[in-house]
Amino acid sequence: MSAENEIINYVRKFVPLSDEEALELQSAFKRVAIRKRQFVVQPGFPVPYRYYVVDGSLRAYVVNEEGQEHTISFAVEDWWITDYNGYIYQQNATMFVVALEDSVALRLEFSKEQELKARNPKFETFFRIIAERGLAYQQRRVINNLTLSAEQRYQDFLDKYPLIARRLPQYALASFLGMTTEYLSRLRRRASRKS
Amino acid sequence: MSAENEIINYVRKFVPLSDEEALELQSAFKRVAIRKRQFVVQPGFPVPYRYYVVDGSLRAYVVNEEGQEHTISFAVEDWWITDYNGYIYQQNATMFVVALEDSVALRLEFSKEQELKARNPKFETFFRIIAERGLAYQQRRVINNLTLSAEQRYQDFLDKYPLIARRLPQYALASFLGMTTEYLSRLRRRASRKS
DNA sequence: CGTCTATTTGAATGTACTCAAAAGCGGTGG
DNA sequence: CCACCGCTTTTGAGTACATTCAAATAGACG
Repeated sequence: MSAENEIINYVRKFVPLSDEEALELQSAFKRVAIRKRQFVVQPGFPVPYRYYVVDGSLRAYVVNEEGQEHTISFAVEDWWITDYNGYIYQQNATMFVVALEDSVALRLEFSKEQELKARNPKFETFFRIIAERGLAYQQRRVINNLTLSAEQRYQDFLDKYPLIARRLPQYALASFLGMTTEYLSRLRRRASRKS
Repeated sequence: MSAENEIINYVRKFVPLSDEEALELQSAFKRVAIRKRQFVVQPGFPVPYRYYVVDGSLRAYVVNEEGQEHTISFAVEDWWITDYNGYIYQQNATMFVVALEDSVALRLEFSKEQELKARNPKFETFFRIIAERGLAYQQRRVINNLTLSAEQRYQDFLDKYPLIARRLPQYALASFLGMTTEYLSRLRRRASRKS
């Protein structure tokens, strides 16, 4: 895959694009480098962009009144990330989005996204499909949170994303799974003693 | 509002429709009466429809291995409901969807929805918007589940949906909020003693 | 009414958290 | 290349929020 057209290949998985359309799509994105620990979204600020990760990893999280961090989503290669609520309603963010590693992403500005959708129904279709899939994914996550114990949630994540589980810092994974980092540490020890 | 064009008014909140388009939309739906305790979706069966509730209320829930029920979503007037994962991927359901009261809904068949979207980008836009909003909503729910205690989740629901909270059976609300019906009963008693 | 379903209450229990301290790890500069 | 610093993970002890199970009570429906 050429370094420059990841997003084209990605979108073509969902809708067919002519070469001209592919170019139009491509030019709506801006390639950005994001250093480890750099923030691209912060609470109280507007959310002008969504990000498609080409390389590296990012993490979205909220901080509650007690100062506890809760991971809302991760993004590695081929995934999208932003404060979704802030982005689609064009309101100020309530989340942080930060790079876990030095990363490269394609940044799409909200107004550019609107233009794409207005100019060509194929792009409208594309964004509809990824929103639908995102919704289905979030719903599966809600189901997991409601029906599984902490240990089962961890196992489930391991089964589905073994590579990602090894790449993420434990505190980030723990708070994504809805438990403390101390507790995940204990779960891991128990699991390793068994096997 | 005429009894027959709820869906038109609803869709027009998001995209403008000519009278002709409104008619086209309308005719894609089938009006159905659903009796209390009647199921419209069951695990292991296909999910050919999504439902827009005109009157009454429905509940989507899963049952885990231990036999516990967990409410995934409710729908009252003006809300949509189905097994979303089963519907968009056209796979067999994993949820039940059942009427909590005698209800009336507008039923949209998957293939009809595809036709609507293919024929007119406005419909594509509409479904994109409701998927985006659904996604944002699910994400807020995940955040609530991760950051709030059982009592706070209940209070939050009360603040946002006071009318719905009074309409729902307690067991359904409790399992939606991620707690047992016994515990919600105790929370309510505590709350009433204070005030 | 009588039956079935839903809610309440009590007592015991467990899963997961809090707080504190120690140990491990990684990057940076002298 | 080693020493140090900050960040992350581990471990221990005590605790709490919420569950489980059982039984009683209340409410809805035919």
